[in-house]
Amino acid sequence: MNAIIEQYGYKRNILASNLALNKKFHFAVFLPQYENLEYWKSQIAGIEKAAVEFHKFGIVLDYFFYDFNEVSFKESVKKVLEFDCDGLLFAPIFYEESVRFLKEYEKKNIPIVMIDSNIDSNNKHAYVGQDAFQSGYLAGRLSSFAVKNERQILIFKITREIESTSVYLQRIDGFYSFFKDHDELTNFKFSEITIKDSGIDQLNLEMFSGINSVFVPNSRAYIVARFLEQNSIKGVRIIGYDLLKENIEYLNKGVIDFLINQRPEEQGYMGIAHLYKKLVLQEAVENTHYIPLEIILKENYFPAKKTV
Amino acid sequence: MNAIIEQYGYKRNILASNLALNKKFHFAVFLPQYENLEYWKSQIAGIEKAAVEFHKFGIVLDYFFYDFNEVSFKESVKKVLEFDCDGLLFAPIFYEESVRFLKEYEKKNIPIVMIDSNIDSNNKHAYVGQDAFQSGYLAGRLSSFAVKNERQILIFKITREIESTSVYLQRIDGFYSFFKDHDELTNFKFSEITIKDSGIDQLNLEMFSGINSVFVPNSRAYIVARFLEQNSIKGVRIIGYDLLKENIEYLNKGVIDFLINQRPEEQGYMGIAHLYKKLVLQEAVENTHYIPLEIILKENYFPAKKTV
DNA sequence: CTGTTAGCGCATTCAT
DNA sequence: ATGAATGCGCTAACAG
Repeated sequence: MNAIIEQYGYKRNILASNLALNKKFHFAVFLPQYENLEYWKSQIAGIEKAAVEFHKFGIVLDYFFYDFNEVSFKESVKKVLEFDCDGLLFAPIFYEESVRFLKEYEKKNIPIVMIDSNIDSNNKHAYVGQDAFQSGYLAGRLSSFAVKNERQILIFKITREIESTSVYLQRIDGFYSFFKDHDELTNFKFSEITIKDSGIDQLNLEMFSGINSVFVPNSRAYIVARFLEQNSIKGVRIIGYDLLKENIEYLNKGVIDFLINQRPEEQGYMGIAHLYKKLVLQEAVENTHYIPLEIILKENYFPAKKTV
Repeated sequence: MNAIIEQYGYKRNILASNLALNKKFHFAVFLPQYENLEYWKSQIAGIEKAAVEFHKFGIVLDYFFYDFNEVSFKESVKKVLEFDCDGLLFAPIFYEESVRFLKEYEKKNIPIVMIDSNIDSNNKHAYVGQDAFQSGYLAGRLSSFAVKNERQILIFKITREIESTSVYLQRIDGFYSFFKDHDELTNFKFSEITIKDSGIDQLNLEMFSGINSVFVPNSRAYIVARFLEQNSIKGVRIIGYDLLKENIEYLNKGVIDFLINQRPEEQGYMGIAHLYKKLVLQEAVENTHYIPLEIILKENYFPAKKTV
């Protein structure tokens, strides 16, 4: 009987339904500790914005933060697995551990959304984030806006002590691919330098001799910019990622030319919004939400920009 | 008594409230006729997306379209003024007529949201759209990515028969301002050409002799691109607006270099979302929502991009 | 003007 | 299994 009613174009009133249900929807938010990490702070900001907006519809968030080491991650994994909830938002920083965690969590049969980087090869879970390869490809194009036709390009990798899911490698892949696809740009030469987060003092002038462009495939562009500024080296084009305060500082000074924005706030917001739509509204939701590759110059950066 | 309860941190349950109210919220949508106008079609797409999403919360839209002439506009004005509703979404194309209409409509004391262009000098109403001046300023910067250091820049205005609110003039203002603010860019020379929509056959080779860059301050960049392609003129940088199919075609061919996207879908969506938040949720809402200046290159254009 | 009550549409519980 | 009753939190109509 009920089935027949539902067939005939019946739409459940979601307000009445949730009122009658009178239940809270608990989402576990499983992220790296955000203190001192501007990027993750923005993610949280977006998540909190969603939390406030959806509170009235019964959404409650429970946070699980892990420090940037595997021990801390494993400890948090335990807690998350034990915690009873309706949905999970998850940022998989440590690849192998995250794969293992996902495998375990899947048994619970609870919707999972991944943000920032996607480790789910068979696309079982939802993903909100950027296409890392394509963003590198775009960076290649941006590097090709040359003042001279001859260009020496330096790819400068400043990596974290503890290695994590390597989005930046996909970016570099994409970067080279751009130049492979454009064989008319024959005059471009490439070199690479890798240093650790802790070894910033290793920067020296020799590294930049003859260099026209620097591509920093993560958020550390400001480190290169600061060094070049301190040594009064001008005319080097810098391309980086993420609107960290320090990056913006050098963008405004004209030292950094391009930043590709990942919209961390929007990522966080969309992650929660996905779970909300799926669980509360019970709507069909797109499984993958790619964040656009937003090119930020000095001229289109606005601090008070509203997301969503 | 009730007042005291409300004081003490009481939050009304908006679901129960709206269930009890059992009322529809009617929004009047007052726009130019969108047939054959891709930009306005996108606006409608965003509006419709919002309509579907908010339908369950009692939102109903009533459309009022006007053709691109003042007679049709005036006729629609009458209908809109007579129509009884809770909120208004309005695209003010004809400046003077729109000002008059607004003045009249204000008597109704119904929330108004303007999209696309803002004619409300004293900021009484909400606005969703771009900062036209700043977008021109950005276009200036994009023009400055020169292959050579000497540049002859052509500002190519292809205007509509009937003049409307002239967003493109503000863009040109911003464009020149960029070069005024950067006196190190002394080698840039400027010229302007204006033709009417109907006089496209007036394009000729002479117009482009010695030109390195063309700035088209509205969505007609494809007209210039098509002409240059047909005449095998290469190496001219073209900067324009809006992701029309024809613009995208030449972007992908590498004839157009940059397009500034106004995100018409997002504009439409946010316009309705504004009214929804204000009237249904009774939340405080920001009065002005600037759409980011999105720079689109071949490498970061994705057809299936999802907004909001 | 304050206090009470019916009912908005649905899910859950209890009774059939 | 199916049907009827209760209540989710609120608003509007009504009664005192």
